[in-house]
Amino acid sequence: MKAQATSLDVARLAGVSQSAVSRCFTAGASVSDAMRDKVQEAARKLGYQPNAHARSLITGRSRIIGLVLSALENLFYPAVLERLAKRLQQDGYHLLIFIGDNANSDDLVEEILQYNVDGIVMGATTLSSALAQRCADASIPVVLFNRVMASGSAGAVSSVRSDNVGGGREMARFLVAGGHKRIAYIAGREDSSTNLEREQGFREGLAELGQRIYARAIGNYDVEQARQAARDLFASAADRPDAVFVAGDLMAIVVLDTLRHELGLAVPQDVSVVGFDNVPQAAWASYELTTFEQPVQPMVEATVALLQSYLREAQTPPSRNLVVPGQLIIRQSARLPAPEGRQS
Amino acid sequence: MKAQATSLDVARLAGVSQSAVSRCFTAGASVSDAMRDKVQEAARKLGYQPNAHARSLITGRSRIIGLVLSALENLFYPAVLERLAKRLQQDGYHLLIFIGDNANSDDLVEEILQYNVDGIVMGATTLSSALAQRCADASIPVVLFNRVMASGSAGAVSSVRSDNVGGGREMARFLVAGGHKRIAYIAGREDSSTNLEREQGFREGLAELGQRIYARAIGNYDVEQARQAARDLFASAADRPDAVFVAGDLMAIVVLDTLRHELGLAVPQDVSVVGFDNVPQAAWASYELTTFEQPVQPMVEATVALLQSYLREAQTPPSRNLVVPGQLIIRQSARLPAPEGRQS
DNA sequence: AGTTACATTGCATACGTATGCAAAAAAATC
DNA sequence: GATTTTTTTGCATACGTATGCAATGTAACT
Repeated sequence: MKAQATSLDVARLAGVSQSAVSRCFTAGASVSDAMRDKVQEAARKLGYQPNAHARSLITGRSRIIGLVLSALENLFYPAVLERLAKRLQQDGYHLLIFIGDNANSDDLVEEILQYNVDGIVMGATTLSSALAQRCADASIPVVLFNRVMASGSAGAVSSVRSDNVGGGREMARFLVAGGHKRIAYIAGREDSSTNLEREQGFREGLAELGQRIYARAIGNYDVEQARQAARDLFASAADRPDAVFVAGDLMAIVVLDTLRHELGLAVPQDVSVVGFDNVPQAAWASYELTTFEQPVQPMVEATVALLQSYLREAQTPPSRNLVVPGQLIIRQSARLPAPEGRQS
Repeated sequence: MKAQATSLDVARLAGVSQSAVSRCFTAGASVSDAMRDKVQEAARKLGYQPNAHARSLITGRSRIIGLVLSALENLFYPAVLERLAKRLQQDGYHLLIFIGDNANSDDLVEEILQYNVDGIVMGATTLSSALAQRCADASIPVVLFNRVMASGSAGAVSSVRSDNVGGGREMARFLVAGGHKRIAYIAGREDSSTNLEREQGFREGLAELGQRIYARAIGNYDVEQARQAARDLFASAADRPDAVFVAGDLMAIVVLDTLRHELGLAVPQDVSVVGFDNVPQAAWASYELTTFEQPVQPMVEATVALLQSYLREAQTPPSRNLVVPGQLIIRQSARLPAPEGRQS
């Protein structure tokens, strides 16, 4: 029932000043061995832990990073969250979670500012330039995770993303090499940078090989809409696509299930399905989904490195947009290219 | 570049005292309309937001809830995290994330205490009674999510869990009613309360119907170990089980995949597979997993209600262990009971 | 109008810590 | 041993806010 002990309590018990106690808990302060022993002994007895809020008040930094997410349904984000939290924890930082609908993102930043966070990682909704400006004013570094600023980059907003364009292009080459002639695309949210970049790379890749997108539907990164997109694309048996590139793994899995179990198509014999993300479930034996990897750990490391660099420098460094390379993960959900250059 | 405005800045601009500004941002304080208008106008101009840390320092509450997780791999926890965060956000609380290996959980609580959290939700590792005592001393309410205290409940530690015993029992009845004669069990972590309770209920349910567990293996809630458990149980074709209850959906999915794709068995024709949790993936068309639901939203609501009750009362209320009812979700991964009482 | 009740405001202080500065102590140098 | 240099320690203050208390202003009532 006793209240948490303060540095003053420890100081009294150890017979030293409060500042001495403070120094014992501050890295890089000048303390003699004798003093440190005395203080640690007393602190242990009282179960003392320095109060992070008081500390934050005076140092100006909270050792808290705000993480803004929309839905965790995506299956890619739980892994990111876990890795990021664990990584930051190693450096004494912790994640404060903010769930953002697209509606409340304005209020959300106001809330975040209250906590005087040392940085913000945005894994949700595209950041409006007004909000970016707001964070820049408060000189809070912002890292967009898996998305980039629309265009008029107001504040110093950095970003980390995987090579969406390259991945889209590589996927195009892979499908064409597999002998596919009618290649469809199921889009994510039309206004998301991930979808724009993946589709752009995909189109370029197809164009280089003399093809173009044969049919297109919109899944909006949503399970139900993806299912409907699959139905729409594969409704008529006559000239249906022989391959489909889906903008995200979660949607790809739903599409695959719909093709197999609702439309009775064989994958990959009748139609090839490929995705993007390489979520853990893509490796499950029922799917064996060929996909393009977004490497979680490197992306997390890049994010932390960016944050660190901003925390170290006093004045805001220029914003940087990092692209982490990924790789094609070939499994069994798509027909493979013929070995040794023999094209079908 | 300008530093965040303080209440004093707002006070000066509005020509009022600092305390007046404070009152305008404190719910239930006595402020005239004229004053509120003046202050809000000035605050808006300066982009003022009250500093949560300074506020916490003086009120003694941080409006932060610590959430301790181990791995998010479980697929059940991402949904919990999202729902819990969103729900707390409505009441002005936020989640601070701590990732706990089993090793570092002692240090972790020390870290949590630094942030003066208003409550702790433990979704990971069983809480040692030493830690529980530590939190009780600091009068921080602890809610164990999906687990209960080992036995010697030291502090005032509450818990929220689903009806594991009832679910296990119901699953036993369902399988027996389906005409299964050789029913196996794949356990989760042997020392986890979830596994203990589910297995207990399952055993009781079987016993009531004159059966017992035909074969048993340990999956430890781990994907690879679950796969191996499936191999072990179904190695010999002669007297293999005709049904298996797996202690968690993630393991159940792996088991199902292993049976179908590695061992060439048909589910549910050759063998029935049922799980526990009702994770979103259990509904995917490739699995159609029959399982017992852990209702996320009610469990979250119960957790929040518990926390709220502790926050309201000054002295610590007695600890409570809530059990949220779930229900059997019947899909296609297990042979169904014959209709209308005709038993096979 | 006079008295009482109540709502509003400002003053002062406290929350728990870090840190600049000067004093003291210790170590190093001659 | 005396002086300089370095390390260690305590004192005082500041961070930004909430709140008890007294003072002021305003409404209510006889």
